[in-house]
Amino acid sequence: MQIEYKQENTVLATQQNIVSQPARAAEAAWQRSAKLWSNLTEVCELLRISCPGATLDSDFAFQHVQFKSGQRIHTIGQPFDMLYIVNSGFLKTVMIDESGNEQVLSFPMKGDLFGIDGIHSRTYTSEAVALSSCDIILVPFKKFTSLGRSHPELETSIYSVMSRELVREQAMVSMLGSLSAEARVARFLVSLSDRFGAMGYSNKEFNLRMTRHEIGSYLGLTLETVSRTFSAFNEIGLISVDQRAICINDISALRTLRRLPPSRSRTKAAAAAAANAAAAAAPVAAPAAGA
Amino acid sequence: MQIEYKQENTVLATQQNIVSQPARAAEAAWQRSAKLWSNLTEVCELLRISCPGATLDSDFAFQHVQFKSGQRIHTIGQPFDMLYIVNSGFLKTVMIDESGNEQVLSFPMKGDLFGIDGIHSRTYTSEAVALSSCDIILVPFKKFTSLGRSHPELETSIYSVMSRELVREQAMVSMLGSLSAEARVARFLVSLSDRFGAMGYSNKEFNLRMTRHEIGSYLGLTLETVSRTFSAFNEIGLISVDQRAICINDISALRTLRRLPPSRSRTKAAAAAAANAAAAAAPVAAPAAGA
DNA sequence: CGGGTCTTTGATTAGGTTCAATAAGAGTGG
DNA sequence: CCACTCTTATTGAACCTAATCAAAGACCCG
Repeated sequence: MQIEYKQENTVLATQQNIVSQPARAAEAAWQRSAKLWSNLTEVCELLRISCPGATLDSDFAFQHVQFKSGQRIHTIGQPFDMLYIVNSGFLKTVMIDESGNEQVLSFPMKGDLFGIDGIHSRTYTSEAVALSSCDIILVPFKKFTSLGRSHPELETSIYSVMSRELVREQAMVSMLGSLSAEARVARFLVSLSDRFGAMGYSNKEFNLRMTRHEIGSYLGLTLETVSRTFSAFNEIGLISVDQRAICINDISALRTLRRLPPSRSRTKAAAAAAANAAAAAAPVAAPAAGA
Repeated sequence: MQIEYKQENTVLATQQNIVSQPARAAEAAWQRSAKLWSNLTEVCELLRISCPGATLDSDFAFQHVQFKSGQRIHTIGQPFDMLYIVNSGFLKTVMIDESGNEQVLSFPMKGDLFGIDGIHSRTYTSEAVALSSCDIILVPFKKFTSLGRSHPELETSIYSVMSRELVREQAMVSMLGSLSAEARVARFLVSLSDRFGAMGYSNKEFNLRMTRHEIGSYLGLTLETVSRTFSAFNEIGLISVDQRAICINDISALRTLRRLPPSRSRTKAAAAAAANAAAAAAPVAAPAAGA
């Protein structure tokens, strides 16, 4: 699969000179078949950053590459030269710690940028693995920063995106440092819900693309704890869960959850919650708990 | 103290036009009294990044500001416009989580850059507090990036430093997600040792500048656990600890420590370690445990 | 259909937190 | 300079959360 990547990469290298001028011609093809190239405007939209007004003079085309589930986009130690943007699909990024265990760092999806960790050491310190079929946009870092030099607004955005990622990691540290297992799992579900919602999908029902083990690694928990916590949330009606299928019933409770009531009182609590939802006169967000 | 900062900041605003040209004049003063300004070359050296060869055309001066222990360099929510570099002294950066608890994110010291988290939201998401008297270099972000535009090597370094910080946070996440309390404390000590060593101080004996509570917050542990772990390390001879004074006796053991032997066997282990250190024919680093 | 991976659930254990009490410093003001 | 207070650090005991070990069921894919 690494070979496949290199082949695609080679395609970029050979075609980019040809395509960068007659990008308009390629554009027509995009509409019909699989989209193989994006311009700077599309890249900026995807990243949700302000886009340089004058795109005309920089019709550089960013190549798309398709990956199948299980394939690696980049590996640890591989020389850095690209950033990557998810156009569609789901991935995980992982580090390998000194004892050989893999630690999940993020679950990139549409609009997310990854590969930033490679800038400093000129070598990726993490690897990115497709969890589904993915359409990934290749962003040659040198080219990106040179575009930034001619488009100050883009430059600002690049710094901004990197800062955003840093803040994300800090929030992660804070969560791992202070929240209970239940709170972590709850936040994780809320975060997924928000992201799916932002992508235009349902923020109430979705399928997990990752295993319990991967979720556990991401949250600093064991897979059993993740599974048990899902079951507990299900039991008290916060969510409905069946294997990978999740339905969020009470997102506001998940948002603020810090600790679950002791299991003795759970049936009581569940009953109360159900009553709450049914009799609901006031509450804004309290859909019934039925799956 | 916030007022004091503002005053200093105003000094920068009014004097920078004057000083940017006759920097040579100011240079003389540096040598004698407290250093109040640094040029780009010094900033780059401090950050351990490659420095643009041609510094001549950019004799912009970066102002220094002094802070006393307990003072805040920036606060959460304050509008972002500066990055900060530690020239001397020790600090902590903290986030406040939703329940109002403070989470320590880092302990910046000489050569460290902080404030990056403010770039994205144009507002700092963390606050930086001096743990000792500090000499801090103000780096106006706009000025810094514009210097980056004319010095490509600097631009690369800015991206590099931001990437380095991201990798640091990822390593932190990995640590919090997978290591035991003892291993975390051990790594923390090793990290301090390495940093003190890199600064030219002893990497064996040093004083902690932060409380057990702050260490615990940083490592995702309670202050009691930190204290107990220090005591345990002391007991088996890995370190000698007396309040804030630390002496590292076996750094290689600390580097690789994953879990301590059960306390029953500790006296035995300590004896063995002592014997090891005393009889040591082979071991490279195993100084006696006397404090 | 069978082998493999993933998930659920139970029983037990252990690591770390919590609560509490004491001690040691650091700073302040008489 | 000493007494007093406040913060910080140490240590113990009980409790509890989440990990570990184990087994069985669900799902997927060849």
